[in-house]
Amino acid sequence: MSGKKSAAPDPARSLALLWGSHSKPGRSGLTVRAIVDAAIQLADAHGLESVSMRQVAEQLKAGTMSLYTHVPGKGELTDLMFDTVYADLYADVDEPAQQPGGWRAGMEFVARRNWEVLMAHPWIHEVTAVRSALGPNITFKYEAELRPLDGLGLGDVEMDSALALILTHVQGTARAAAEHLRTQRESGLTDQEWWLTTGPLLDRYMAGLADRFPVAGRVGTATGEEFQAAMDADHAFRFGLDRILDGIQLLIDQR
Amino acid sequence: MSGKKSAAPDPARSLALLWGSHSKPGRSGLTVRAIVDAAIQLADAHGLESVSMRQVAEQLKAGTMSLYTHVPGKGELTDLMFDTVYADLYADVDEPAQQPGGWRAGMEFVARRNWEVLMAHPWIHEVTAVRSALGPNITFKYEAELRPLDGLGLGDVEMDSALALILTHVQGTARAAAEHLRTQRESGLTDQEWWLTTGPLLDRYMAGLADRFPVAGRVGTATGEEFQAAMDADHAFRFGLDRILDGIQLLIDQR
DNA sequence: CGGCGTACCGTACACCGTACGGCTCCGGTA
DNA sequence: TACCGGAGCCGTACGGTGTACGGTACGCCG
Repeated sequence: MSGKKSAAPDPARSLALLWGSHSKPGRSGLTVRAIVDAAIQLADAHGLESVSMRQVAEQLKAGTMSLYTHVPGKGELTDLMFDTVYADLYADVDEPAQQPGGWRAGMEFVARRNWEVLMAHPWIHEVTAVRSALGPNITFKYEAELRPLDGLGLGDVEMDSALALILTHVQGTARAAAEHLRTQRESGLTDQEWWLTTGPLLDRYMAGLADRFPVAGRVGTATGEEFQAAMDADHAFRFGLDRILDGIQLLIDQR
Repeated sequence: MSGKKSAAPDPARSLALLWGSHSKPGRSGLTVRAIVDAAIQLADAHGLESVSMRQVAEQLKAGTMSLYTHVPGKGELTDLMFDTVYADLYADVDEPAQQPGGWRAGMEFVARRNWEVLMAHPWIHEVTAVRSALGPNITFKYEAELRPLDGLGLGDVEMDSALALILTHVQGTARAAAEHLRTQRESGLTDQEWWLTTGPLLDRYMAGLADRFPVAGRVGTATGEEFQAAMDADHAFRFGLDRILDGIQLLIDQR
C-alpha cells in the first residue's frame, strides 16, 4: 500500500470516466465496463481485499498493466465499482415516490432497496463514498430518493437531512450485519458455537465485575436470547427505521 | 496484504490480551501498552494506513519482529487500539445517567462523547468493531450508556435497540464527516475551490439532464449554500439525533 | 557457574500498486 | 501499396506490506 505518492487523481479524468460510455473495446476486447464488472464479481465472491489489479487482470485473461490503459488506478476503479452497483436501484426515478402509502411508504421502500444492495455487496462499506458521489447513478439515486419527501412542507435542507438520516441508519446497520456475517464466516463457527467456547472464558475475566455491570448483563443476556444473530440485523433495521420515521413525521406535523 | 493465511486468531489469546495488564515490560522495556499507544499515535497523526508493524517498531526503536513477542499479529493490535481508545470515555459508569435533564439529556451526552472520540480518532471507522466488542472498556461503555435508558418502561431488547440506533447514527455521521475531511485534506483544496473547478465540468455532463433531476438540483443547491462543509456534519448530527430522540420518546410514551 | 527459557530481531517470501519502457498492431495518409 | 505514428498491451522492477522461520543474546534459577 505505497500508493500514497500517486497524489494527483485528476478530478477531470475521474469525472470523464464516471460519466463515460465504458464500452469502447480496445483491440483485445478490454473495456472499462468489463474491468469494473470483473472487479465487482471478485469483490462479491471473495471480498474487497482480494480485488487486486493482478486478480482482476487474471480474471480477464489480460496482463496486469493493461488495465491501466482503461483506468487511471485502483482508486478510480473502486469509484466506478461504487457507482455501478447503484445502477439498477430503481426502475424509474419516480418508483419510490409512487409507492402506495404516502411519503412514509416511499421512504420505507428507499430504505429497503438500499438495504438489499448493501446486503448483496457488503464490500461497499469498505469503500470511501465521497469521490464517487457525483457519478451518474448516484445522482439519479439522489433525485429518486428525495422525491417522496417533496411537497410535504419540509424545507430543502430538511429534506436532505431527513434522507441522509435514513440512509445513514441503513448503512450503519447493514455494515454491522456485514461485519458480523464476515467474522462468523471466517471463524467457521455459528454464533452459538462461538459463545459456547468464548462465554466461559469471558466470565472468568469478568468475575467479580458482574455486579458492577448489572444492566449490561441483564440486557445483553436478554437480547442474546431473543435473537439468533441473523434476525438481529433485521430487527435493528426495522426498529431504527420506525423510530426515525416517527421522528420525521413529528417534524412534518410541525410544519 | 497477504495476511489471509494466518487463519486462526485464537479467541482465547485475544481475550487474554484484551483483558490483560499490558504493562509487564520485557528486557528492553517493550510493553503491550507501549505498542498500542505508539500505534494509536501513528494512526492519529498519519492515518490508519500508515500503521504498519515496521512503522510502529521504528517509533519504538525496536526490531519489527519484536512486536510479535507481545502481540500475536496486526489484527489483534488493531483490536487493542479500538478498545484502548474508549478507555476514558466516561469518568464514572453513572456519568451519562446522572446528567441533569433525564434520559434524553443522558443520551445526548452519550452521543456527544462518542462524537468527540470519533472526531479525535477518525481511523476508528476503518477497523472492524466486532472482534473487540468484548474488551473491558467496551463492556464498561455499554453499561454506562444503557443506564440512562433503564427504568423508563422499555423492555431490555428495546433498550439495546435504542442505544444501537443512537450509536449507529453518531458513527455514520462521524464517518461521513471524516471521509469528507480526509478527501479535502488530501486534495489540498477547500470545498469552494473544489466546486469552482469541478462544478462546470459536472454541468457539462449533466447538461440536458438537469430537467430530469429538478428536486436534486434544487435541494443540492440549497444545502450547498446553507452550509460550509464543516458545519454540515454538525448539522447532520444534531438533526438526526433530534429526530431519533423524538422517535424514542414516542415509544416510551406508549409504554 | 552452567543451562535454559524467553525476549529480541535479521532475513526471506509472497503479495500489493504502479512507474517505466518496449513491443505489436491498426488506421490514415502519401 | 508502403509507411509510419499513435495507442493498446504488457514484462520487469521498485518499494512497500504482514509474518514464518531460525538464530542470537540476555537474565534468572538451580
